[in-house]
Amino acid sequence: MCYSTRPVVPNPSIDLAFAMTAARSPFLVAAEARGFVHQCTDRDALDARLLEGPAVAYIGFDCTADSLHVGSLVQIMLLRLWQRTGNKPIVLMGGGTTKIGDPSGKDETRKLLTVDEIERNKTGIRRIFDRFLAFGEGATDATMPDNADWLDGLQYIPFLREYGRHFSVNRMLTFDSVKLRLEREQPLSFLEFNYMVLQSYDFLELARRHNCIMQMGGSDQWGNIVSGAELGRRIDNRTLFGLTTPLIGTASGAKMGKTAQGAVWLTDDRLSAYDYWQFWRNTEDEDVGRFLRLFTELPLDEIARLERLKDAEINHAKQVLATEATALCHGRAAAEAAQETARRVFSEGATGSALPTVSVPRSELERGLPAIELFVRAGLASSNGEARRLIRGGGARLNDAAITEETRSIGAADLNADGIIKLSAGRKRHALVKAS
RNA sequence: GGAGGGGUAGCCAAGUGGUCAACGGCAGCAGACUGUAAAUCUGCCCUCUACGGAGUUCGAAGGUUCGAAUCCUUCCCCCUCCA
Repeated sequence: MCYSTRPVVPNPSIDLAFAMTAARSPFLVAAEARGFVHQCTDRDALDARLLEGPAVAYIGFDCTADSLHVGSLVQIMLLRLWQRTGNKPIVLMGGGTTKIGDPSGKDETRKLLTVDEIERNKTGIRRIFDRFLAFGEGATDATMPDNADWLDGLQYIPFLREYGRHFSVNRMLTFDSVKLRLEREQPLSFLEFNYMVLQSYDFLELARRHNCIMQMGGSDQWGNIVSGAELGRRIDNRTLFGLTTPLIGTASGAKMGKTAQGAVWLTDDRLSAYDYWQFWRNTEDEDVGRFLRLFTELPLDEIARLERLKDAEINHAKQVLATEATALCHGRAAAEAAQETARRVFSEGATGSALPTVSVPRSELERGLPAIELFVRAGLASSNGEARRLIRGGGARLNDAAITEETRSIGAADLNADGIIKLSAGRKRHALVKAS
């Protein structure tokens, strides 16, 4: 499962030689052309199977938070593509496996979540998928089962006897998720060691229950996916496929999905649509084409055209990327509002309605309050000290004029014609203050 | 159970009685340059501050000392090897 959502770095050493025969099934054609495919088990057989008719595939997500961030977006877009090309996607909630914690990509054991927390997280994650997939009972409608349904009731001894014997510890020790921990001398508990066993079992269970033929996920999940496919073959003599997406990082090698405030979340209670738009707007030049293919649904020839833009021109492509990506996640209206706000803020130096706004009681404003405090309240600084340093460094501005004095007080006199005060931290982060 | 090694700020990591709020690197923030990009350079990067300082930090709790991240005691946790 791609339960792990850590930021990742591209690995140029793995070059996919998919040059052999062109895929024919709509899903594989699109997935390969758009850069979703990193590795695939028996790709030609999969292609043939997809040509026969709709198929079922799944990706698993851990419920470790009540939202997901861009680290999971490739997987989400892949499921969406799967559905759009006439197949049935399963979003497997790891309600059961979350009680274990995926060791992949982590040095430390994840803290165990309570059952209540897991339930809350599931609801939050469902909200995201509702935007990207069509759920229902139809042949290609998405469903969202929870592996707690079958994992919770497992009996230890019967499970070991029936399934445990198909797993070789020797082999498990060679998997990256395990190997890394061991090499770095980081603890790996038996509990976590079992994660891949359960994930493999999930695959088998979904194959039996929903005739699921493929599991997809991030490339760090390859080992887990393959071992699930193998389990299906050994026990049920089923042909199961696996497909992984490449690790998505920025061209300059940085991990993706971090901004000033932390992770780039997909829900607007954690990250506003405007900030989400900004995240995409600030994509590196070299990433524009790749991101357009992965994170928007524009036709490939149009992307090719946008990608060819050079120098300042490429900013147009970045705007398209930002608006399209935001539209998928937050709706077209919010995306366009974000774009309009950005245009006004950056091109005209004006304000825009999508900027974060704080209101301050009029009486307090009449009295005047320290600029430092206002920056903290507006969320532009996390402590007084940080606000102070911002001013010292020359990065704090009040209505577009640099604040030079740390002791500067802000009051009603600073309200502009519209009754608003605009605060800025650096060139990009802005907030509005209104009297209430 | 035995022997050895280790737990330092978001991460990695130096420090092993005072000059330590703690070298260095990464990540992050701001400034310059630009194109709201990257790269580069500069500053910041525990909290508070009337900028003179003050307060809390180095797994936890005690203790020694004028003074401890550094020494002692107990406890917790991790790693390696042995049984």
